Amino acid sequence: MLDLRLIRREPDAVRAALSRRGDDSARRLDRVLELDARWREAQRAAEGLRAEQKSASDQVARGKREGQDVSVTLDRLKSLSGEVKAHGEQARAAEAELQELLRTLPNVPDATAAEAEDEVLRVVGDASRTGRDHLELAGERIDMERAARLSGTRFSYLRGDLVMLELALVQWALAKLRGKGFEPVIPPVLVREQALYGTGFLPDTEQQIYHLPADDLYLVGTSEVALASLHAGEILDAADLPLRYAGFSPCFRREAGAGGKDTRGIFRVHQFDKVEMFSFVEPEESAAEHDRLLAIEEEIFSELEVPYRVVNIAVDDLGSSAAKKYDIEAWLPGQGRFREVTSTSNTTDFQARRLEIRMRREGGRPETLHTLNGTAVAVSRTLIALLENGQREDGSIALPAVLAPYGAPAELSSALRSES
RNA sequence: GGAGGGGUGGCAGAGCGGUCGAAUGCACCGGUCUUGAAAACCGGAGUCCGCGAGAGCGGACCGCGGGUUCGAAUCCCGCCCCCUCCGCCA
Repeated sequence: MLDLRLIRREPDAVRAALSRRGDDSARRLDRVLELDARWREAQRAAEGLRAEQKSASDQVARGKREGQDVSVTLDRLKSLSGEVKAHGEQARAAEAELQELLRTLPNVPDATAAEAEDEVLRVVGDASRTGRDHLELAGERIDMERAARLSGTRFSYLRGDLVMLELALVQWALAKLRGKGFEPVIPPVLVREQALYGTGFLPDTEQQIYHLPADDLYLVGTSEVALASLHAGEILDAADLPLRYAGFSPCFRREAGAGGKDTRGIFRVHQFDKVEMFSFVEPEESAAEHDRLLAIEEEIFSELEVPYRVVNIAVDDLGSSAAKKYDIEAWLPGQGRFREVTSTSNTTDFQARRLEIRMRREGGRPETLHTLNGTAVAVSRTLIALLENGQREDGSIALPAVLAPYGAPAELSSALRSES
């Protein structure tokens, strides 16, 4: 949610920034300004009447105590009561309409968010190899056919060594993050609607989200939702910031708009596990924190020996909550191209305002803080990158040495049928 | 799933139609006293919105949302959360 005061103070700047997104949010902003003026006027009228009602009401109370006749004041109060209600109702209606519209406005993009096209910032590693794709390499260790029988398309059974590899990846990532000050968290994955509004997934990505109508709960697409809500409604001590969390959870996505995209293998599935970073920081720190999250993501893929590139995402591709977003795209030899494996967003005060997460500096008043999120390891896509980049001619797969201490196999055997 | 009891300021806890933004205690901040500290005493302190250059003024907030009433922390309804007992259960 945008800061109403900022909108009032600098409407033109906000409008110009929003119009970069290329949607109709700049027009909705103007409607917000209109509604705001109407609301303030109604509010002022209602409060004036309410003040009158209160003082008259005090007179009645005092008069009764002293045994005076209060019928005249009481008559006036009876008519006042109706007026107060009517004006109060007007003010409430205006405010409700204002808030509803305000909630649909996306975050103001950062000035350095890429303009019309995604901007490739750098390529790290040798991104030229091609080879077999992960399904071929994994063989029955990724079992899509039986999973489809069980649950439909875009589900998988992960089996055998790949399970040990996943667990090693997760442990390794959590240990690394813990060393960098992130507290590991396993959050609920079923949440109320409010948490999705608070993080800006609603209204915006409704067709991506699983809903359980019997209990009116939603399956989260990322633990970001639960991590952001961890401090909802709280006023944190600025001295305790930054607060950093590493969430580990399954993630659920309907992929309803994905059409026939990425139907092979586990690149785009309805359920996958992910280690997610989430930071609560002071506003001046969020740009630096964003760089820090990106650096951790790069460190992870460097240590996993996966070639990748870093992309500054264009304004019109930012989600509603992000002011700026970087993706890391890993080189996938099986597809012969770069594909998204992580994403880190600076959501500035957008989520914090919706979730009412504030901080207090020494002796100061509460201020809205900033929140950021970033993928550490999205397991299924990271597995693809490891398999395809680690493959040898014979179909066996070398695995990065960093994972061995966490229980990963040294290598994966070939799933290819012997030619002899 | 069934039965009952609760949600009040940082915490504990009164209030149960008007004088209540709310007693009292603890914690907190400032002052007096003291060489310093403790104790004692005095004083202060919440969040949000509107108006105002500002001092300030007005309004809202006793889990959340409605309702009754001239007037609601107090009465009624719905929802959320917590606790106890029974049932079920990894």
